[in-house]
Amino acid sequence: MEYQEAKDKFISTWGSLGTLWGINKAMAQIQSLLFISTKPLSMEEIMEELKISRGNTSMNLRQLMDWGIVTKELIPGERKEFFTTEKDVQELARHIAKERSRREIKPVIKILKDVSSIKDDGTEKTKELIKQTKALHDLAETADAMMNKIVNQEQNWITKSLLKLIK
Amino acid sequence: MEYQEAKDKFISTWGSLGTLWGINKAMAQIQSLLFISTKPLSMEEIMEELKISRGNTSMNLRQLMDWGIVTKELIPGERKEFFTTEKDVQELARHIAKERSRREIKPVIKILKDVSSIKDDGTEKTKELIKQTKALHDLAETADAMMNKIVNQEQNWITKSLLKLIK
DNA sequence: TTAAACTTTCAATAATTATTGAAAGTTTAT
DNA sequence: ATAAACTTTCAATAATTATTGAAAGTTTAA
Repeated sequence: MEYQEAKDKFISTWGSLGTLWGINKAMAQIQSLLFISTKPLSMEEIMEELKISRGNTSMNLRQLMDWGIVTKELIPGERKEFFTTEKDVQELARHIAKERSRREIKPVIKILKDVSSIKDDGTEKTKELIKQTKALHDLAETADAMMNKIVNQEQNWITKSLLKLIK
Repeated sequence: MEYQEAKDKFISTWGSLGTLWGINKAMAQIQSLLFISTKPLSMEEIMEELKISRGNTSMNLRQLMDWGIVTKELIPGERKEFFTTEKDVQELARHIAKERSRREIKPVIKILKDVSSIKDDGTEKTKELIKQTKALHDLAETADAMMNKIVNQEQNWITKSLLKLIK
């Protein structure tokens, strides 16, 4: 496999993985293009490489910046803006995990808590609703906490310890 | 909050969380309905409760069965089929994690491996592609392994140990 | 058998989500 | 100030994905 083929494969795979996880294709592709680029890219270059429109590029770059994984780079002497993504996978994972937790997991945990806190009227169905949503709440909270802790830790010693422990 | 309100809130929250993670609404809602039901439900009952068509119900029940989290229940003396979902959250999480790993993560890991194994032609861009996809590969593999181990373990001692370790 | 009770399939349609492109907006150099 | 270089916005449109409903298929009881 040659460079170009490998590059295309990586970008399109990452793009379709994105859609599978609720992230749109263009956004995932822009990020992956930046991820393997050796230098910051301009909007023109991104549009050109991925064959997407200016508007699409602009909107998705904005979203990536909102997620904290892409930043504007100002290149001296250049009028236009250039973009880079976080290059350290560990840091990248941290950002994504943190944001998804904040935007998606935490609000759901809140609702599970509310639902599981309704007053028990003694009926079987109410008891079941309370029991099951409470179980889900506890699971979600534990999983969220674990994920955040793991991802926030300095890599290596922790991962190694964990892997040793659970093997 | 009364029972009915709490129930509706739970089902619709779970449904929209689903869409956010690439699982369709009806599928997530059927599962959550079964999850808090005190007894197996027939197709009629599911259609009625969620106001969705017979075809939709049938197709999504099938998918849930493919995922291994819903099973047919045969009730003696009843002609029609009844359905239940795995009621134990731990077990539910195990199934989902396992299936997502198998269907989505593993194939991507494979591609990352292929891409990161192209021959190094000495150019900077090839070196970068190899380096970055290798890092992603390693991260994905570690995360996948950890998730599977964690989720496969008997609960409690492991979770407690982990939480203690990473706190 | 056969017909009633039930489930599945799938083409048509609806709903949702992504993308475009051009107009409006902003910044910078002169 | 102004115009060129660039970015953002957003209504229109395209692409994708979910849903319906009725016909075809299957199972069971008599």
